[in-house]
Amino acid sequence: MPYVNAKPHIGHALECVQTDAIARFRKISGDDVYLTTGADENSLKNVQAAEKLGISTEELCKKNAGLFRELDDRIGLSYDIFVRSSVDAGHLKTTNALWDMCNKKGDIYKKEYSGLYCVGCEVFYTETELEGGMCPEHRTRPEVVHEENYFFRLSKYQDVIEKLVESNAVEIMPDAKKHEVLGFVRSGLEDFSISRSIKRSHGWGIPVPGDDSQIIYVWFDALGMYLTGAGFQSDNAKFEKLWPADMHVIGKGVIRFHAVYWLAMLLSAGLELPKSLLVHGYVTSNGQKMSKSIGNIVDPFEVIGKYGEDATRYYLLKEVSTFQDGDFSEKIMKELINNELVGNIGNFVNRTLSFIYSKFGGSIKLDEISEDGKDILNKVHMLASESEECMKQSQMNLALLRVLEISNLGNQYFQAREPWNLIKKDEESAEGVLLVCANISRELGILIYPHMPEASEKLLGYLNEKPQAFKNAEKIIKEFNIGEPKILFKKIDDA
RNA sequence: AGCGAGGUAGGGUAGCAUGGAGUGCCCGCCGGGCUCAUAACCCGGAGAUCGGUGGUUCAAAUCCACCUCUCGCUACCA
Repeated sequence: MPYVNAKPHIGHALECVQTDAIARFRKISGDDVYLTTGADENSLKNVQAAEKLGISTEELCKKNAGLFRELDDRIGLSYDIFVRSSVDAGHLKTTNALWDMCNKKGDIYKKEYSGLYCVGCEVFYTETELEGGMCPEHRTRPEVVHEENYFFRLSKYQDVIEKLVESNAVEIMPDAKKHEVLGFVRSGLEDFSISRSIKRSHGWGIPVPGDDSQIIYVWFDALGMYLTGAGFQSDNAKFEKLWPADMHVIGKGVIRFHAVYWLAMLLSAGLELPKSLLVHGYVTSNGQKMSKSIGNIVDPFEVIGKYGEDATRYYLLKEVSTFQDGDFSEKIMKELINNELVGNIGNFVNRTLSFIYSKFGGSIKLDEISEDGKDILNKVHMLASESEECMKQSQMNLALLRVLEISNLGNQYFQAREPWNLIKKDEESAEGVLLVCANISRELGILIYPHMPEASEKLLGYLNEKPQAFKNAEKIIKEFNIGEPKILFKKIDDA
């Protein structure tokens, strides 16, 4: 769930695509999947961004939330609900309820907070963040500000959280991030402020229940969006069924809030904890960090518009490994499309289907698969089950490597058996070769569904099938009737 | 500084837990083949002291120690 002070960049698309691939994989594997997303709008950053643009905060949020939702749609995110934290009535109920539950537990108390506050940035700085005692942005000396805030007793939950994370009761993937969290927790947890004065927050956000002078800290409210999406306080039957969440997919910059604050808040409120957190990396642009000043922010809409949904998804899933940072460049995008999607996967499928269509009138049928055909199919099945294993571990990049190996095997087989020569003297042998290739194509169609749903549906459609569980890929089909095939992926011509 | 993660051919990446010829994949480069296919595809080749040093072992990219370089995290900032 992104916060929406600016329009989406390619990194947001990464999160969408990773989440969606996992969701789709689980769905076809038979799981009942419910995917929530939305827009985190109650942040002071949004107020500041709106001021800069000279529009109201409401307007900014509406506009940007709309863009994020549009991105979700255009990248093919199969979400079930989109929550907007500043307008959805259900979310207000969630936040108030969550506050009350923590308060009843005695975990919320009032305390004076004093810190070094930069008026320009409107944020508090720690001494380590300052450069020579000055604000790094404005080069001014921050003033010492005292303010009464509500605090949350995070310290109380240090031991519990350490045990939960260590034992994988809440699994944090990858391990490196889990270690980071454990290191942080073990260094000692301090209570943190969960409210801001109404002045400092410009009145934007959700008021503290029973105290209009304070606004709830944005994270306390934003994390609750997971509950809102699951029907908390608004649809008990739904919430019973959906909560706890199986997984939160988050960027590496917000681990602490999810792996520490969020767990503590849920523990305090007496709610169940999410089962896992998947932490992804960031996307760089031509090797550099994306930033406004460099002007190298990659617009996902442009990318999708130019290369299409599937190719964009493929890039983000294959080239960016799930748990690490990755780079985006158009040069690599073109290489991936032309060499892997077009040259490898697309070409194999196309040469298979068009051969069947033009030489066999679209229909092939045999009772037996040849021995060498069985060999190749066995290898393909092996790779397919490896691919499934990778998907179970959310390693989409590795799953796709197996897919490429499969179509590569297919191309080799096609080449070695030369059905275009074979058909001249022994039509049945040629038919046998194509039967094997058609089976491989079908298997490919099933395996690429989580990554490239459009191409998958198209390919399987030619074979009169639909996306389905990976385990069905092993079934060997002895008869195919196909219509006229069209190209799956379009080659990029460099003009 | 402390804690954590990593350094594998020109670029990327897998392998490391359960040591066994540098093994694989994607691209780039060089040479050949083929024509069913989107001038696609297939085969062959060059290219690596697997960050460095030392150790354990019959055997180390893989285990251990030290060194070096890179990158994260060290809170009320999303």
